[in-house]
Amino acid sequence: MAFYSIGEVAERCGINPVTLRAWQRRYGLLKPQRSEGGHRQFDESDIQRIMEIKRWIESGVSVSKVKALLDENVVTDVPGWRSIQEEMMSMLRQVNPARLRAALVELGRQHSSEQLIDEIIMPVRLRLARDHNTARVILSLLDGALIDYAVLRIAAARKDAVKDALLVSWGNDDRTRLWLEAWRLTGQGWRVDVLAEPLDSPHPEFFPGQHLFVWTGRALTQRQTQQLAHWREQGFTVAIHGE
DNA sequence: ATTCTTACA
DNA sequence: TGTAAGTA
Repeated sequence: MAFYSIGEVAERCGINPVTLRAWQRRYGLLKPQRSEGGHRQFDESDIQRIMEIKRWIESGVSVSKVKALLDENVVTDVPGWRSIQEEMMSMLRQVNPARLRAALVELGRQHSSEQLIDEIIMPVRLRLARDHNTARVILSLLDGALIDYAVLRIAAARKDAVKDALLVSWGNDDRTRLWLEAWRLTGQGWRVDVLAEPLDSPHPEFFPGQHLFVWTGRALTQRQTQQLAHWREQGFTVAIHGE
């Protein structure tokens, strides 16, 4: 298990180390492990929790109330991914866009972008995509709500993100997934903009001095690997997102 | 160089 | 929520 110092966590979450210590001391919101020397060691679940706290604060809840909200959600969190996926399926069958949007907001409160995308959204989308009948309509409804939600979160993250990035799809036609991946990047502190259409070539020379993320959604082809090496030789910063 | 606690604004 | 001091 990897550990992070308070400084690393602070930077990644956009929260002052002093504030993190205060949350622990005054509100009992955090309980990271300690090293022999007494230094805090945060793991992924701690970071996840911090993000969750942040979401509550951003939605107007005072810090002193957050702990109760978090403890309450732990109980409903037990059922596991499968049943949450089922919940989403039955939500979708109601074909109610407004309720669907609300459901996404609620899920977003309780889960990180990683969990929501990888464990809930993508499995559900995959199931719907396999079906060739009415499920395709429902998938389309879901995708609309997902893009709407992703954009909301991307915009919200813009204010405290510190670094700019541009995300472009490299030959993958899944537009919805592209927006979800953009949202995922905001979790790492990026202020991200999206090229909405997939490109056959990302053309890094169009974006000099910008941090370019390319997303393929699958392993790079040999051709792509060569192309990438070529760009890097020329001094372009091209990062592969999701590898 | 960074983090720790405690006291304090 | 943040600063300052003195440590480890």
